[in-house]
Amino acid sequence: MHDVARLAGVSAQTVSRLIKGFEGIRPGTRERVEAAIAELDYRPNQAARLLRTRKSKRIGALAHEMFEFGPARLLRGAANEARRSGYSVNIVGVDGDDELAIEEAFRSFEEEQVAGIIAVTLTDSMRRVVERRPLDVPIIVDPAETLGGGQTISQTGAAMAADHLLQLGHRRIGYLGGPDGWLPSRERRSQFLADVRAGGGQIVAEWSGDWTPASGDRAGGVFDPSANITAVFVANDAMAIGFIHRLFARGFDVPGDVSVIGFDDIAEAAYMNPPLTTVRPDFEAEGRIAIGALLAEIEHHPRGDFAHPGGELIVRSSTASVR
Amino acid sequence: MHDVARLAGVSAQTVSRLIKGFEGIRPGTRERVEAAIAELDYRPNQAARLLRTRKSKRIGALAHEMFEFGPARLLRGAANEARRSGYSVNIVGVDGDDELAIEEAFRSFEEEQVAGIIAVTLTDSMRRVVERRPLDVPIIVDPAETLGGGQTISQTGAAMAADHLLQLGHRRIGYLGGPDGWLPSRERRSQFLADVRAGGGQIVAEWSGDWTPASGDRAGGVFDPSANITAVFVANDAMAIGFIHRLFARGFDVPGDVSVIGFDDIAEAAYMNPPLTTVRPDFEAEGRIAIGALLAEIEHHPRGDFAHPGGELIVRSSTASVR
DNA sequence: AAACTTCTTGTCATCGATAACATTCTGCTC
DNA sequence: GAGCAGAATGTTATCGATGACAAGAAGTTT
Repeated sequence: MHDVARLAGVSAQTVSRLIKGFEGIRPGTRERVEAAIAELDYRPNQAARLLRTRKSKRIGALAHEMFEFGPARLLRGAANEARRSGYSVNIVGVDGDDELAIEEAFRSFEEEQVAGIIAVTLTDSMRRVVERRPLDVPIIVDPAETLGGGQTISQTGAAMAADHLLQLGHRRIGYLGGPDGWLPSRERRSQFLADVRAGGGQIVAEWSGDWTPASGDRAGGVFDPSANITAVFVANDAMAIGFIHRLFARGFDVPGDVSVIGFDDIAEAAYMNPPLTTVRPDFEAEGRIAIGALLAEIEHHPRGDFAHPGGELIVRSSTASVR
Repeated sequence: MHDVARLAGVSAQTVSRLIKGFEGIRPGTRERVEAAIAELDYRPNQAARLLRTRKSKRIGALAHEMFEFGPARLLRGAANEARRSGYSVNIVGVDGDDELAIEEAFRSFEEEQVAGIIAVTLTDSMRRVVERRPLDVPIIVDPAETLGGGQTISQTGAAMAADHLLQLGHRRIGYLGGPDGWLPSRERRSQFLADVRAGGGQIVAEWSGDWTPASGDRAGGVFDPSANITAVFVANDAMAIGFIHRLFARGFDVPGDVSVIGFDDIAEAAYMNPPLTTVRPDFEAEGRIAIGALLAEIEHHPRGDFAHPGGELIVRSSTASVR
């Protein structure tokens, strides 16, 4: 910075002011300084700035299972949104229920003096670890909480699934969910169950898996035909794929004997046999919204409108009207 | 730090020395300082340290399509390995051929004064952008380059696929690859082609897609039965799924009419119909190895052994002996 | 016990930016 | 053109760690 100042014939302070966008600089001076900056390809030293101001433009993202379908997209949306506002996002992935890794992540966020933290906490246990941590920066523990009381994408999506099955005339319906300890899993379940009942249907069977196709396959193994289930909502496409696979192996037809609707719309869904009817939630939007809320808090400006991430029902061939 | 020093009755320098692991500190002093650190829950200020030393413990990872199957696992392996050595990894995702985003990523790495950079450059165009950038920190442009002349996972995997098909008696073989501009795509192709030929087979047809199931489906549409192809190696499972889907739609049987082997072993592969024979490459190991090489360069200690990431052939039911 | 080596600890300046305060310069009024 | 408000710029001290050097303490040798 001093080199720039010397070259432009001004003091370092003037350079500093220009950099952070101070208005009151005479045009002539401004030009000289800008020329000097360009000339020397000067780049401010973040460390020095951080040391002095204690304000960074970095956000820490604690991401549970960051490479899973939903979280990955949410993170992408979040990172892009943050970047648009001049913040960078430091993603720390945590797999499984590794409390130590979480503690470590927070420690590193603290040391890096992030301006805020977004924790993509999918499970209760993880959420507990995060919540009992005293912190001096804004934090968003669950992106869904930033929706201002609106519906989460899990809820909107589950509602779409329920509506779709009811419209097709299904009344005896099953639900294959994720693990109980997972928030999205519970949200999808309660919304779906409520809507099915409100629409005059009943939940005849429930199973739960661990989001993997293998667990969907296992659920398909305990599927009981004598219960006369005509449709099943599976909480993600991966399990739906395993579920359908086992149903076929056991001689059932989808959607002939039972309709199946998934959740996520993974790229492969359209190329299953039968092509999978599913819900395509806008995870990226949820990430964007969460970061928007976090930045509002960091910069103390009021939240704008509460946007709501949407979702889309993708009707393919794994669901059909009830006979 | 000064508070700690005062509390322990020593100078700040002594505290500093203790922190960075300096040996020559009398046990009594050491104890007092450690007690003071614990007492005050003291955490060194990274910014100050970075300002003074210009050495950070952070690695920048420029990740192209970071949420794709391979890159995601590679990054996970890299991040874990880095963490084991006390480094944190700052992942910046770049999607598509966004040169601007790459430039921006490097800029931010520079500003953060990362100790090294690992660029997961999958495409040639991206690689060119990265390579023409002058840099003053160690960088690994392509993880595969750290293998010390050994085979990449793409090559080992392709070799396994070729071997498998040849062993089953196939001689008239097709190849469905990724985009030409992608390095892994070319590696898989050239290795596969070479091995097939060396084994007495011939490549009767070639198609290429963009890694998506949709593109696999399109390739399946132009599959020409008159060429008497009995087996096809598809460069990733997603395309394989689309490919098989279309073959079925056109009335061909897999593996009855044509065997198909994929690459990646995505979770869904086992639950396809038929369950997909595929190659399971160890992407995480590749990430670990790359970081190992990078750290060696950063810390100027000699590279250890060149480990080689392995792969595994997963034989399921989409391949069969030639009739 | 003096002289000397080695080990431990302390002092001071510095990294690059900025907050707070001080000063100089402009443009205006009368 | 003197006086003055307000704008533009400069000075100084500081954030928290550490490198280089200095000094004091402990141990060794003769």
